[in-house]
Amino acid sequence: MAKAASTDSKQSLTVEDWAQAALDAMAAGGLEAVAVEPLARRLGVTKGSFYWHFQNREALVRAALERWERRETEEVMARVGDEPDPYDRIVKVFKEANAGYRSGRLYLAIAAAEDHPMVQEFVRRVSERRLNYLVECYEALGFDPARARHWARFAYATFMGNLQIRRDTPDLMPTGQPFNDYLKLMIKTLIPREAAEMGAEERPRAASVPRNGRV
Amino acid sequence: MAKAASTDSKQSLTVEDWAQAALDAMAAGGLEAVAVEPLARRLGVTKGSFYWHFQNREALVRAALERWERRETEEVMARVGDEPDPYDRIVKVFKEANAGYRSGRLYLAIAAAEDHPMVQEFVRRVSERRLNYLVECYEALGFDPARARHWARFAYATFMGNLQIRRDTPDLMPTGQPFNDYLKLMIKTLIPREAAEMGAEERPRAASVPRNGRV
DNA sequence: GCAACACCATACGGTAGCGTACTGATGGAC
DNA sequence: GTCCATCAGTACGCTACCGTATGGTGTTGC
Repeated sequence: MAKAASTDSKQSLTVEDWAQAALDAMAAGGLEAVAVEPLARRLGVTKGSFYWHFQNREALVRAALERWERRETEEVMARVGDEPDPYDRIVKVFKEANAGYRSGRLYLAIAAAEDHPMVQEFVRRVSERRLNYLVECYEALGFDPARARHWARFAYATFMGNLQIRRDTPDLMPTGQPFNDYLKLMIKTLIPREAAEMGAEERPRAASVPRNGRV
Repeated sequence: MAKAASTDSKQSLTVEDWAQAALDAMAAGGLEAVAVEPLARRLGVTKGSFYWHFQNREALVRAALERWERRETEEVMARVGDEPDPYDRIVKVFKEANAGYRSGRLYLAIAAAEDHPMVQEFVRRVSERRLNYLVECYEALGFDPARARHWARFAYATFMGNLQIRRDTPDLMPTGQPFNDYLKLMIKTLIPREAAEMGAEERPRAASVPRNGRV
């Protein structure tokens, strides 16, 4: 029997196991839910185990946030980074963000702990990285830096807000075809075709890649 | 040393005083920060006072949320509802939302308590009302109901996301003239002039009111 | 002046979680 | 088999907060 079954009982917990459990708890109940004894109960052990792996609760929170940042950066970014066309990159990011609800929910839960200085640092880095990625996409579309940053922030704000709506008031978010229409509207609006909207229209739009119309 | 009440030392606390203090605590530290004993200390009294006014902590939370909903509806809505032109109404809402940071911060703090069923209910009502208000504005601009709802949700998501950005990563939000440019871009994008964008362009745009260009 | 009420203080028991000290079990090196 | 590092269990003290019981004080009606 292999040892790596996530749910199956391994005979020894690792730091990563605790960190993942902490992230799960965060997604479910915020930073306050990252409590040593409840987590130990959930993992089927006692505090004695925890305090062998970590110095204290803060160390667990740090480990969880590091795991979060690593996954957020490596997985999400790398999964969409191979798209050659910047237009399709933005579209892909947007769709990922609106489909993969789990990751967004975790972000909201973490960001809600605004007072915690360490959390604040991680959130700042992750957000900055995501926004800069979008800025680069818009610049690749031909926008000058200032306008690219405005459009990127605009788009980022929009899908953050969509996350919020979906979490707080799922009834207000459409499903099925209306949702596709909604997505299409946002994409069409947030990625204007007229590149920089001020000269620079000689640019060939970089789109030798066909734009597949599935929305 | 005075009694350190919020404004001036009254000699008797009211239910509304407690509710306001609870809202302040929420804005600062989320729902978890609404704790009886810390609040009592902050108001310069002891628990004995609290449990005379309220049955328990839940009753305080309910009172605070009721106060929040009432203010959110009556004040915010009524402050912008006298604007005759729907275009300017949306602009006004958008500017209010991006300027009045305090109210938005409170919303984010309250909405973060997604697990609490009572909070969920209040958040749902407030969000629904705000979105419906925007929907009506877009319909007044000539959009058919489906498109109006999409545009309204789009705009609502955007300024919710702007709130989130401003709270989590204030460095990513511009100030001064760049912020005005950003706001102008969003307003121009989120309130398309071509009314319903599909026929219905014979409508006179309802704008006999002059559009003041201060952005 | 004094009873009745409104409002608050004090004291208590209970629970949940943090962190520490110490003991116990288990598996691999030799 | 023995030893030692690794990992986990048990027990304890500490703090923060909830809720209750009960007594105290200022104000008001009369």
